[in-house]
Amino acid sequence: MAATIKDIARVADVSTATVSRVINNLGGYNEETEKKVIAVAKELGYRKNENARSLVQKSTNTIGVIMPDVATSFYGDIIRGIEDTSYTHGYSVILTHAGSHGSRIQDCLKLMGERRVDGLIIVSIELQEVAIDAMSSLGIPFILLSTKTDREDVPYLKVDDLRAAYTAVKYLIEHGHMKIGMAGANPKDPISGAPRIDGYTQALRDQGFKVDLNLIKPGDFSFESGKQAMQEFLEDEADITAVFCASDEAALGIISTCFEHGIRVPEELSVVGYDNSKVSRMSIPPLTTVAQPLFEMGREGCRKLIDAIQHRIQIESEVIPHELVVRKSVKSLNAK
Amino acid sequence: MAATIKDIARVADVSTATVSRVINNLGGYNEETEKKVIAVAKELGYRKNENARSLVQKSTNTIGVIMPDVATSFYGDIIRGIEDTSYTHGYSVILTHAGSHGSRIQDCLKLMGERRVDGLIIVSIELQEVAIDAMSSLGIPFILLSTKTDREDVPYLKVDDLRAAYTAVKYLIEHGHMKIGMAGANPKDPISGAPRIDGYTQALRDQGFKVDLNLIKPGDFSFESGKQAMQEFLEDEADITAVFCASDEAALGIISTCFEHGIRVPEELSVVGYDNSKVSRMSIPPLTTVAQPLFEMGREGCRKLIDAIQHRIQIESEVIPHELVVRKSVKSLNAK
DNA sequence: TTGTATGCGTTATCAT
DNA sequence: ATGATAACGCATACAA
Repeated sequence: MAATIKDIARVADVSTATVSRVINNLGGYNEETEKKVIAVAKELGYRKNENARSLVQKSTNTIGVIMPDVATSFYGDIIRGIEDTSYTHGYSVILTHAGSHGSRIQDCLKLMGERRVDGLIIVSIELQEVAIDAMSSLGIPFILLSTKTDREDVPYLKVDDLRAAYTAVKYLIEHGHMKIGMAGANPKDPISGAPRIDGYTQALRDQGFKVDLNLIKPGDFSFESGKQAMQEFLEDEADITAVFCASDEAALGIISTCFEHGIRVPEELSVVGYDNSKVSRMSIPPLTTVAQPLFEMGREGCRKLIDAIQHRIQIESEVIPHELVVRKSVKSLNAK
Repeated sequence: MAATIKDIARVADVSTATVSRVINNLGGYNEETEKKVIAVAKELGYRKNENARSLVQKSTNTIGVIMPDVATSFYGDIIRGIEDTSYTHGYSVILTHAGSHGSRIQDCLKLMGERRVDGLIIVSIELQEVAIDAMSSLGIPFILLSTKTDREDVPYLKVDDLRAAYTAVKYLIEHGHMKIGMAGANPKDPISGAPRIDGYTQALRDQGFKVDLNLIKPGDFSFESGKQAMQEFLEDEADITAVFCASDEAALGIISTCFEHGIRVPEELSVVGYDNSKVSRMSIPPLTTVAQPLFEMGREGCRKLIDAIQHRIQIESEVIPHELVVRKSVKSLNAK
């Protein structure tokens, strides 16, 4: 159906080799033939076939992205960064969802292998040993975004969740808070749960406070788990003045429950979130929160990957800086 | 590097044809050879090359998705639906961003053409005539999601924004509201701006109310435009009792400004949003809003597309039902 | 049941 | 400057 270089060659009365040269402007032909070929190509509505090209060049100019299939703006921002740099470097992105807990990861890797992607980006998925092996066996560069593994040979790009949590809690302490709760983190999540809890406890200890385990309400980062946590604080009659949350959504859950009980934020309770998601700007009050540079992470991760693809170099893992975005959900208890 | 069917054929001492048959289990070989081939394939770590296959079969089992590059959960939900059905039907998705206003659409189409995708999904982009022509000239099925064009030959899947807005405003009227404002819609947006404004005005007129143009505050669907709108209502000293917003974010903007001015929602002002985005559950109070079934839209649109690809049938446009999700941001003014 | 041979659309090597 | 031709990895029509 679609025109091929053979068709062009026939009509323009040149060889396919020449057509190919012109189309990829490799030089080595006179202006006349160039014009003729280009004209014929346009006339026939020629579109080059990337797949055929891939076959002979043994590279697809394609990168694969595997992420959990939860639809938050979190992933939207990262993928925007990825797609952006892919595009400017002439790469296409193939996207697959690996299930909310990465259950379909093996299928995804198989697919990416069969599609012969030139490189692979894994976002926010906790990788098992078998998955890492499967990934390595593809023989292509890869990088993890916003997740990591124990293995040295798996490069990643992420913020230091422990430090980030530490920063947030330290901020609360510096503003005079002494009884601080923690909500929304799943302690069994070794990537973004446990480290944030550790950051919380370390910050407290470093400032000379004791850690009260009853003040740590585990959860799954959701709005509901935030609501639940606040309920429990209320039932415990915990006399906390602040809560550090492992996600913005959990923080909104805290605020929501406070609202229902007539507890004012931040006058009676200060709240710090995590993610700097879109909602954090829109909440009442606007949320002070830990920001990860998601778009930049996608962009930088993709840039590193493409660099590795093109220059066959090893990707270095990198811990990227977080930031505390101060809005209006924390009250200072310090005397002036 | 990677093993090919030739390698398998050599090692297993059969022809490449037989290997191909076994791998695609086409039958017509005895159990023994089958076992041998499979064993050798596994031994060599064979992965089939989809690109080579595409070349001879003239189909890539790939669908292209083009969307604006704004990162909201809106797009996340749709793409989740798309990826989900693609996956179960054995298709991969190639994703590109066309710029926030679809400025890069031509590039995207070219890319999709060169990748020889089997079908195309355009999400939320207002298509110009040239783009439609370019798309048509690819000679593959396509469908628009959450957008449409005037042309009969371009199938789409979307909710009827006018009816949806109508429903929302009618709901307010039924709850006794007589002075109702409108905020956040861009009247120059023929897809989701103007129709929502029209739905608002029609609902008012049908219930015998006059339309006061001063009560329509245009915007760009953003949080900020919602805040801005509420500021203006305040400055106008408009004695409205309710506001219909063209987006949830705009609705949150309204609520936010109300909060700053000590106006209680819904006691003093009722608010209805549009999108049923994640924030609508988490706002204070939880937002009554118009829901589009995004995940289902993605799923259904993709299903239709694959159907069209496989059976060479024409895709029928479809208006999908919206729904009013009632939460707690509207107060009834009716006497009991 | 199995093998041979050809072609898919392109690039690349080697001539000319 | 240009052309023949052989790959690339696979599927398939035809033959055996």
